[in-house]
Amino acid sequence: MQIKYSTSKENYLKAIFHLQQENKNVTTNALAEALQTKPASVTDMLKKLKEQKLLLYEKYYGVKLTAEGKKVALQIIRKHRLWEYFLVEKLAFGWEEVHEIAEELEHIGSKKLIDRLDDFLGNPRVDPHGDPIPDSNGKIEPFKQVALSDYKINKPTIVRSIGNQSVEMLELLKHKKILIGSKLEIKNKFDFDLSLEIKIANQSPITISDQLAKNIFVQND
Amino acid sequence: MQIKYSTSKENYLKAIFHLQQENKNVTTNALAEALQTKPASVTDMLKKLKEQKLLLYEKYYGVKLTAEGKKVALQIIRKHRLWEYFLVEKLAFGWEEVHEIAEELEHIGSKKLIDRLDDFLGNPRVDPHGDPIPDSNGKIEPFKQVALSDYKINKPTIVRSIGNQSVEMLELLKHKKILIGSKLEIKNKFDFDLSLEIKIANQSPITISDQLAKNIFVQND
DNA sequence: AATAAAATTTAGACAAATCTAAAAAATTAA
DNA sequence: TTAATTTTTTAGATTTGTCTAAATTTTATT
Ligand SMILES: [Mn+2]
Ligand SMILES: [Mn+2]
Ligand SMILES: [Mn+2]
Ligand SMILES: [Mn+2]
Repeated sequence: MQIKYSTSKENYLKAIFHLQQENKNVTTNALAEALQTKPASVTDMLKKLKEQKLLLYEKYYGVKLTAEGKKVALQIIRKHRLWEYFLVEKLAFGWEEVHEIAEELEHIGSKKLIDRLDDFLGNPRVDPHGDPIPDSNGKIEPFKQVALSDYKINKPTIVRSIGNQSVEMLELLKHKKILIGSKLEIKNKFDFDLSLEIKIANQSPITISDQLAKNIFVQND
Repeated sequence: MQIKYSTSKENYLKAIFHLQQENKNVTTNALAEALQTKPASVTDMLKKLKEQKLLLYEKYYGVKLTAEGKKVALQIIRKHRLWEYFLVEKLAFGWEEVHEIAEELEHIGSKKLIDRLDDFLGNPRVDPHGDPIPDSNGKIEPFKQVALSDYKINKPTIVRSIGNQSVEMLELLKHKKILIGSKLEIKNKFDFDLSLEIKIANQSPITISDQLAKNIFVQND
């Protein structure tokens, strides 16, 4: 409990956690890509993390977080998302600006700090991109969402989160006034390019590409 | 402008700045003591900082910050004190708890973050310990203060800052209800042990040791 | 001024995290 | 099921920041 790991190790655990969530066997190359480093460096670090029992690792086979490794990852993610919320809600940053700063803030150690921050912010459940914020014990409430590209037509729903969270994507959505919480409805699906005509509450209809629609997740209950 | 220095280098610059302020020639041993490291490590780092033109250093002689070195130090101090203010005023931490956390937060890079934080906090001029907060350009307003032990008798004044800021000291002051901004007056000076009898507004008179009085700084206009 | 003591620097080593180039293993394709 | 390709690991370096022990320089004392 509450051992301090290096920033680098925390980043590895977080990246492994995210890759595990999305799918599949977490490969050395995928980690190198995610962490902007070289495969050889990943192998080195995996050995160290295995040594510390933060993950299971057999060479040439994949890697899997232990309960402890998962716990650490979730604490980092909690911190990341709470700081993002703080930056947007209290310091008026745009949602496309906060990820980079949160990448630094998430490594600040104090547990008391983050719990106080959580209270100060009113215990938000999701971050500015709609991603769930783990509670103090690392628990996340799962929710039912679906990509807008897979959603039914003429059935109002609400934007819940964003897939690709690149700065470019977030700026585009800001421009199109598609925000977390926006109420919208698909009016038309065009088979030629799979583009969608959507209507956001109180706005005129707009067209969005399939690529965009695949990265907008909406409520599906 | 805005090159990123390592946490370690930032800490060296800050420590050198503080020692320079207090007095004298900044020695290798003094730095080792301040940074909780060994003199040999200090020498190593001084060479690197000289290389980067952050300070002037001739071996066996002292060390002195360049304008650039001073600028970096002041930015770190600005961040440290703004974060301390945030922790006390927004997250309800005690003034004895915040230094340690601010030691980490002060190394977060974003300039925009700190300027936004400054505005969010209402551009405070002093931190929770009464120390002045440099502005965005690194300027500090100097002010006229004197140790309570050197202050005149029967002349009301106001507590402005604290010298020794150890956790023990801050806890003692909290216990005695001596805070930044407290209005008080020396009622008696006892020659035997140089202890003082003081009266804080709306409280009964209390006695404080000379050691304590030397570390309480009051307005002197 | 010579000697002793203290402060500072150098030499050599180490841990953490990274890299490049080469070797080994696994996967895919012929 | 070989051969080619891709993935992963190993070997050996490098950088940053630190350390201990020994050498050097400065400062203080006789
Ligand atoms: Mn983020
Ligand atoms: Mn986010
Ligand atoms: Mn402090
Ligand atoms: Mn302070």
